[in-house]
Amino acid sequence: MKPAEGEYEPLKLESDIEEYWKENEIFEKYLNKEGKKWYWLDGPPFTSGEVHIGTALNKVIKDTVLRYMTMRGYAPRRQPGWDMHGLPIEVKVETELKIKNKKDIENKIGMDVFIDKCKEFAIRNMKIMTEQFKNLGVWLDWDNPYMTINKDYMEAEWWSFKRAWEKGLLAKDLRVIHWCPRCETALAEHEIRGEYRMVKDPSVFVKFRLKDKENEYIVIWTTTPWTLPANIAICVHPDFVYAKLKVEFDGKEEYWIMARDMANMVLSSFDIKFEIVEEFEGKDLEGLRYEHPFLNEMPSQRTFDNAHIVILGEHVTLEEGTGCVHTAPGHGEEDFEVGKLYNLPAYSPLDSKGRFTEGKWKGMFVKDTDPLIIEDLKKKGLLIKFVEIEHKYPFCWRCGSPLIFMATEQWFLRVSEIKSEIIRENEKVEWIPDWAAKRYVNGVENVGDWCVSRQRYWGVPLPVWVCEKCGKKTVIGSIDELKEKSTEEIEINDLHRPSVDPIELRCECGGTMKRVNDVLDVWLDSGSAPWASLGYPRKKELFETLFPADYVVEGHDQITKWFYSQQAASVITFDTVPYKKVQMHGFTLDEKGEAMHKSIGNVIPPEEIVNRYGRDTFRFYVLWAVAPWEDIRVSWKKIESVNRMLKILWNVYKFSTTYMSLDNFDPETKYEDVEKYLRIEDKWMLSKINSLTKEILETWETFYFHKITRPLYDFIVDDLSRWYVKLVRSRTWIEKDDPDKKAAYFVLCYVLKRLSRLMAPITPYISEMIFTNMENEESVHLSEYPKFEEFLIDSELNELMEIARKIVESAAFARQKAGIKLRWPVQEVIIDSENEKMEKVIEKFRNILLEQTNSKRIEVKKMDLKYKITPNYKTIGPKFKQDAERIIEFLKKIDGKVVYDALERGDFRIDEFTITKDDIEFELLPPENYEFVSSDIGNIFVNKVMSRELKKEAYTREIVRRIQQMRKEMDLDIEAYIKTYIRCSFEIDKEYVMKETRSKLLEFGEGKGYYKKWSIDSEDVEIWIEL
RNA sequence: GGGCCCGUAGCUUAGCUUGGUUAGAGCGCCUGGCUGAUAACCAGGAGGUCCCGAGUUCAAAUCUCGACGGGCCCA
Repeated sequence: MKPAEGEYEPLKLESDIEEYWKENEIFEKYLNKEGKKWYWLDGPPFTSGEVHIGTALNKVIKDTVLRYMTMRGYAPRRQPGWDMHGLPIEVKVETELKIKNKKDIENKIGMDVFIDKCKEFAIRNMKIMTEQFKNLGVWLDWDNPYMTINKDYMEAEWWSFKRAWEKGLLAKDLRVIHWCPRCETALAEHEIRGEYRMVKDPSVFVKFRLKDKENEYIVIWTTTPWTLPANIAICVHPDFVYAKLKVEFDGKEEYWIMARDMANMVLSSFDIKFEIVEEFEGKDLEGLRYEHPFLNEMPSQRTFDNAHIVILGEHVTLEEGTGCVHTAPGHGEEDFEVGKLYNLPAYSPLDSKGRFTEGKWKGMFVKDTDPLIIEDLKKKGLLIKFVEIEHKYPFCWRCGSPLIFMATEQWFLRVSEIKSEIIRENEKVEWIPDWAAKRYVNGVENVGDWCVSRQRYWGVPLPVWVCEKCGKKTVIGSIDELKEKSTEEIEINDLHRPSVDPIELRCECGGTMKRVNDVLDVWLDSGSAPWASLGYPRKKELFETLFPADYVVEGHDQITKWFYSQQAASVITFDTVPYKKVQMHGFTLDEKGEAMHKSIGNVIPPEEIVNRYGRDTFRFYVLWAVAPWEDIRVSWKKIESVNRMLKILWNVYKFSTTYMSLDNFDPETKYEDVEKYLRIEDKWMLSKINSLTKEILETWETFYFHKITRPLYDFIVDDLSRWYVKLVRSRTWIEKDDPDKKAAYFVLCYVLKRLSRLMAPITPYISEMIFTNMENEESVHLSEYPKFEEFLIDSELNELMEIARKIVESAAFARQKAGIKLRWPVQEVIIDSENEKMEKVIEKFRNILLEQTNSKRIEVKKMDLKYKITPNYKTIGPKFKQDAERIIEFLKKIDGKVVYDALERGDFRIDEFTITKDDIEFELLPPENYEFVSSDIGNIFVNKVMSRELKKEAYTREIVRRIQQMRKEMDLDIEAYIKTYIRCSFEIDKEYVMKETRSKLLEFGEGKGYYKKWSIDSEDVEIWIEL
């Protein structure tokens, strides 16, 4: 065992340990360690090229769990995963290639070049991120990750997709989705999130003339006038109250229908006078027909049979508008849904660039037609009001164009059909914390069908081929199947576009089948990970032994994302859930609780924390700051306090190893060797560390990491450093081979060894340092997680020590009140306590208490307190008037305790006068010569009398302290001997001073050497120190 | 609009499952003390509407209901 040197320098320590691991191939041994099977599945991070603090937290949790499981005798699967497809990479590559629209990819660059670039980019980012994770001490099998862009992986996804087809769960359907007219693709929900901006848009109120009524109109409102040409219906809420209004408009009298409550709000603000002539419920309006305003401009509108009617819908609100909602099923989600119920056409006369394909505005971009349409409405006399409003509108996060809602044909997994199966299967899953399950089920209940097609390039090609002649569809589930059905001999090295695009299949009808151009949603990539990462179905073995995963852990936003996409894909494919235990973790926010954004400038990169405080601090911090599922507000102060805790651990370690090496202590020393020399505090420490071990072992079962790190923190700082080391310090100074000292060494060694194992999964570096120095094994990460030793746990002892510590605290307070510093010994400390354990505490801890309170005697006994009465003139005066003076006089004379006891029981009577608690304030006074404090364990008294002997001792210690201070200032070796000269006016214990300060000579009078003048108790003291 | 989580000192938080002492820490501030492992530490002080309002109960930070504020997810 070597003595630890220097201060805690995490970066140096960590690089030394890295070096040690490399030299001894510890990481390789760790990966290859045998053990029970345990399947952890990595939620694949997207290869953005940057590990931010949240991703770092995520991997630290995983690494900690895996290290723990390894120490518990498992050989967990440690495969990292990477999510490498998707639009964000396409965008980055587009920027790199300086291309501006989708057509350029095919026309200017060439799809094959584009795809190569995407692949290159994703792999480059993966490598960067791998290094960043390694730098956090994350030990995963980095050389063998699963990648969603690998051929086998993509093939597995095809296979799953085919399962959906076989089960009849795949459908092509018309849906309204967010569409970017510039990128010419559908955007997924999660791509829209957070991409709303405030914009100015027209807000128009329009009246539609009711059919068969000369002078009646229904009033609608919209902020997208360009959707009016595609209007098909008007929707009202069945239960709201609507009204027919008589209005004067443009000098004419006419009748309008709208929600009653909105009439007031809206029309009044437009200064339109009206009068309610009739009221009815929304449901009474169903089926009313109106005349579409643009029948001439949009010829198709004349061809619809089932259109231009009033329908009912629950989604109608009275927050804005008129309560009569303009409905264009081709351009609004709710419109589409409600339109389906009424079998309305999803009329959407736009091309992929957002231009009208027919009618008066043919070829124009829709947003540009807004003013023209408003102008036309005005001409027709149908425009009631046009203003501009500011509202939120979604934009394309890639190119910044406003998005439009558009009905398009997309491919869907019909998840709504298997919802109940998913929810039923989910019963098998253990959610941590358990409320996450509720949230999950709620999410599933509300989920719609899963749109899996994207009109893009960088993704798994949709394996659907359609016959050009008969329209028959087929889904390909493997490369072999594709080869077999292909019209030509083909070689397949890659499944990406464009290589699969030209492959044609022969249809039963004799026609040619061509692939649908789309790619799959990336959520299906990661959703297939539970089996695709194992190489299934191409390779069977791993899957058969491991599936389903034992454990997955991700941020709580994944409840309705990855946790869901896996379950949905797995239930489709295997009719069962893909994992057994699933845990959430929180987000990392800034100090104010706001999400970190580059634009706000509040981002804290994990390297910044690591470079300042080291990996161990970072890891411990994120597992300690909050419960795992709660968001962490990253706080430098908190990080510093974790760093300080590790520094304290280091100092205990340094202190221990310094003295142990000096004395050649054998770290292999057994409990039996020292058993009979163990002091009570040693037994207490052994009891505490074993209690801690027990607690931690139980907590690991729950994966509540904060309930592991917090007790560790408190133990190190409070029990070990502040108390135990303080108690044993004097024993390490004994300068001989003493069994008492050896016992203390044993305990320190035992505790440090134990801590190194307990903490190894969390702080792998400092743990390894301590472990390899004190244990005769190669690495803590190849060792076993400790078990607790029941016979060393003594919970009564733990409890008694708590009381003893409280006595020391209270005595310190009493001293402070008495103005006696701790360096000055006191005659006695007396405890007046009802606590039945007190006698036992004194008996067991007498020496500790004497030493820590610096007193000559300690005992438990009854002490009388004086109750000093202070009459409250403010209440007594008005109450007793002319008698008040007399009562106060009386109260001053009487024994306070009598009054106090009486008031405790009720009121206190003096003749005919009744004194209440309000009338008197008590002050508790100790007996003469004592100071005292009151605490929850009783009253603690300190004797204030300073005898000549005590004074001598006090001055002696004052002198020793000064000499020690001077030694330190001279930067002397701890072992160095000195000559000391003192000039002072008081008596001191010469022998004691010499012994404590390693003075081989002590003379009184003027001397030479390092000189300092001190003031002790207002007396001048001069000290010289010479080597 | 729906589901879930959170709300305790200036800040960060424990306690809430299972109601019961004077709501406990850390950071920061102030006063005093201690120190040859420790740029560490100890004692004290100041600082609390346990977000608000009802209810249950002998008793509510804790359980129930309802508001309010924040977050996440879904519409």
